[in-house]
Amino acid sequence: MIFMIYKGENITRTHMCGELNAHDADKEASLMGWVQRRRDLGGVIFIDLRDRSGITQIVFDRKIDEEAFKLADKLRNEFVIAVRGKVKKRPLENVNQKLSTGEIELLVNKLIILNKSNTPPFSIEDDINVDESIRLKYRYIDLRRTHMQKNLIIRSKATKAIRDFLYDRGFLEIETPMLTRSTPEGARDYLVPSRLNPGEFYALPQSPQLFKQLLMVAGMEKYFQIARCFRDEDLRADRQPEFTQVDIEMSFVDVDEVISLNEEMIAYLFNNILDINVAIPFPRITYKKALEKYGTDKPDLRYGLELVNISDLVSKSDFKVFSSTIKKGGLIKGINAKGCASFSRREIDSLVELSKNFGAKGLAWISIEPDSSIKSPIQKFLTEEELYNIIGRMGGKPGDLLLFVADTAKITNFVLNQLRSELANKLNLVDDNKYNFVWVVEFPLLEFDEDQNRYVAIHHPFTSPMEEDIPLMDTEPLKVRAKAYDLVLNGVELGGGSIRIYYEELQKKMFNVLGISEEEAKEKFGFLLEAFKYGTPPHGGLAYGLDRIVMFLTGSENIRDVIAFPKTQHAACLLTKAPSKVDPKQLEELFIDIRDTKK
RNA sequence: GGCCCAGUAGUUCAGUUGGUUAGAACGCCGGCCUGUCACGCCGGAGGUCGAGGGUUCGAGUCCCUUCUGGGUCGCCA
Repeated sequence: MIFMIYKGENITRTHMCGELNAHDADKEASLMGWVQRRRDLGGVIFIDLRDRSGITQIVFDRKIDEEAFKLADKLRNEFVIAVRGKVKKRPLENVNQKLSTGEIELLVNKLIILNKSNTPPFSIEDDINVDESIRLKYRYIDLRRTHMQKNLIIRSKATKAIRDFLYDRGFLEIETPMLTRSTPEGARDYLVPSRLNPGEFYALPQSPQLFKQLLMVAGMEKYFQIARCFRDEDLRADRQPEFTQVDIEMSFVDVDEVISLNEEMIAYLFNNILDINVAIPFPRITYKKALEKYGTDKPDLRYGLELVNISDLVSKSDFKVFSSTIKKGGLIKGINAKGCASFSRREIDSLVELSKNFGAKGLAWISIEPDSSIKSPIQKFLTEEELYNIIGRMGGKPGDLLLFVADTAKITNFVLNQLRSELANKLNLVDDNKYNFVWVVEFPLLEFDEDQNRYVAIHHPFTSPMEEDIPLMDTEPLKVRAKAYDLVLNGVELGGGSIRIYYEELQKKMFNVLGISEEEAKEKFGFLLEAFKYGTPPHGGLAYGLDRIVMFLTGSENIRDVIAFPKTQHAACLLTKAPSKVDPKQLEELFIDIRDTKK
């Protein structure tokens, strides 16, 4: 096959393949792109030519141009070509309604094959059903699909909208190092050995946290960055080892200023991309309330099914499962599954099974039949009064199914949260067109880690406690609330942040509570404590998971669909085959020996 | 690290109680065809059944181990 050298040929692209329409009829036009499909009728050859913008049908006819027609016989899927010809309005009966360019076609009088192509391993169509590992191996082909192109276009538009908004509000986009130091606390770091400093390592940033605080010390006042972050933890449908944060930090602000700026930004973004009006301000719920009503700090507010605490009603019950749970300091809470008394035994059993899978010992249920009679395996353990009170508290009406978990607060909340979301799906209560934002505020500052036998920061060690709770740090650390806030959308955490500690004494106190010794604090964070001595403004900010935001904007179920070159669950890139072994010489330069990798 | 799902032609799948030469559709290759747009018609090629081991006269099918991809719990300040 003869391939033309493009240079020296005289086709210049005049239009994109999605552009031409009836108004361009009889014009001379030149297109470039990929062969989407070929329909060879013998005397005439139709090609669907595709570029990023769309598809145009081009026609090769012996009577129009013999040479182009002969060459067109060689065309196959995904060949890259340049064509020139005349735009022809199609007769009415030949109009293709499915194409934006369906009213016209291009009668080709000049064809240049710019490149041939192997037959692709799967076809470039939107509704494909191909194993994802094949898509990832040939990601450059997968990304030719309109669906994937649309996702990346939306991602690009979203970052532009965010930049536009923040530039407009006086923010500076500042880059921070990718090679930085490993810090204790938080996720596992990705480490990078240093050739010039044998035996020492950089860490890739988990987030630009410390640098953005130092930029506040530096007087930058308003900073943002679209920052790549790295965490060496296990992957999920919405988690990748490298991901992108929209990182924001401001000086001289408190919680309300950060929240209101971000509400405006999110409203601007969703309006800009999805053309929907997002009502601001967003509702706020305290962490405590969120756990009470939903059992989670990221509640989905699109539906009800709220959790109800009945602990006080059954603390003295003869039903030991309930009363002993209370004695041990646990919780008994329930959900009223409205209208679900009609569930079959099998359906109820599957809810019980689900609860057990998530750690509950069981799931108690009370079914209020349409005739107001009660069906329940625990009825015989409860007094009439207890039953009456429980049903009353739960708002139980004929036809309702009441579900209860009795366990530690942690398990009770966790299981009922899972149950709530399962029920919502089962009952079709989840509306994909709703965007229910909520700020979760007043997170606890600390939690106790049983494994390490010490307090750890829930957010991070630089989060400021609420002023009125500072005295509690010495007496009841678990009761200290933080100036921390998360933005939650439909049960997904989009981002979170806090007002930071900005003076040395408080930061030292925080390290102290965390059991980080003065020497260790000095060794790991000495530079920050030092910086705090030089006039640090009060400051705070927030960071979003950009990938998750884009998942919402594109309606993606999977984070890999909004990342051009994502990694598999084993953190591998099937395209480049990273990670890989390296040349022993490289290891030698880095003073690294590989031990036996079999455990 | 635990639990669950999947792996058969380039792709998506079927494959009976373990039994002849492992099938289909799409794609691919060749031929015919001047109005197709999922073009049509005729013909053809294409398989280490993820890998290794075991049971058996005989394994795509049963058992064990392992690899890969996915979901999830732990983990992710």
